Amino acid sequence: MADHMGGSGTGGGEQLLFLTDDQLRRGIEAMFFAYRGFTADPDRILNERGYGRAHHRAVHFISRSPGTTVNNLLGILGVTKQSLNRVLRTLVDDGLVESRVGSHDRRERHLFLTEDGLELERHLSEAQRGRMRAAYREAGPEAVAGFRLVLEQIMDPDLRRHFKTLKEGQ
Amino acid sequence: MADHMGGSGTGGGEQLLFLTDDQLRRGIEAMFFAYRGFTADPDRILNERGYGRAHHRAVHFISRSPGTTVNNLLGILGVTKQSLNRVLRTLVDDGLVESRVGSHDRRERHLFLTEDGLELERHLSEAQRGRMRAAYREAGPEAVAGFRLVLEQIMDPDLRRHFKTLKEGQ
DNA sequence: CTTGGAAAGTCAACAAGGCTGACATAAACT
DNA sequence: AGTTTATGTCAGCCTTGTTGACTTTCCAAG
Repeated sequence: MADHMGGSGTGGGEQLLFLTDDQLRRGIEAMFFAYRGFTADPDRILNERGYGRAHHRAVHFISRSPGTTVNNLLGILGVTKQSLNRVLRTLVDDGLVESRVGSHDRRERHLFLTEDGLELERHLSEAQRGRMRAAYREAGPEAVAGFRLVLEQIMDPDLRRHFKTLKEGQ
Repeated sequence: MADHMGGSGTGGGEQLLFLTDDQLRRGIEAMFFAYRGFTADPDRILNERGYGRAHHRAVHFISRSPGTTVNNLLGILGVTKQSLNRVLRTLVDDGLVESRVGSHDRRERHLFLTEDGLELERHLSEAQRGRMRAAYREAGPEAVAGFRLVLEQIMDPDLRRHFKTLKEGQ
């Protein structure tokens, strides 16, 4: 099924797709169930250490962009500073994150993972990558390309900007 | 890129994939950002009416399987009966869901959407389908097939069972 | 017919993690 | 000097998850 003309080019605009509500509904349910699996392994690890998903997100993006500022993180995570601050405070108090006053602009705080923070990040991301790796292997390389392409289209434009910045940038 | 041997067959086992941690990390971030977009439109609608995602999930799966029991819903949603019950109670009180005592087994409650419930469900799912449809169109049919394939592999086995039951069943 | 247990509902208490609003401080900008 | 920006913090609220305890209903097996 679904072998009309191919054309897997990235920039391609509309193609002749007949998408029934039922097909779309299956995609929606797939997203729902898959996201549960996607977060299941990290959730277990976090739970053991008394953290939640919010801590994972902070740790992930600090690891991804060491020295990032609070404001930048707020843009990526899309939460209020109060929410983020509560999470960051516990991470700093627990010695997983270091917050350094900016040298250029001393209002800013630059965030870094400590050794312990890096250890947790490795643990979490290894678990999550393990599942993704297994899924990718089962599905095959073409499926993976499609997977990423569709996900990118589902994003809100400003989040896609963040995503692409992370993708390309350093 | 990624054009070794193709072989997009569904049951295929391992293929020669070289997956760097960086490629996997991008997939993980794609899931994170995409899920935000995925829920953004329904969240807006729910917010206007004073409901949350938990209500959406209940309404969705009741709509999907009218007459389903509370226990079945618990298995699908993976929450405690107390959590689900709180949500169901407000939906019943607000006249969006009808809870009928089972005729065969009168301990069970069978759940149905009322006219108002159907109206909300249509509103929510039309918004969500709209985004999925647009994403599918942009990404193309092959990408969509890959998208669904990878998502299915990310699921936990028991959730995959639920997913497939919903996919095929009635 | 009695009793064990499953299904469902309810109450209470708690925690995580969102939110808003108000306010403080320091630093940078104009 | 005055304004804006970046951050932090306090207080309070909401949703949605949790556990634990208890009741009611009612099927089904002894």
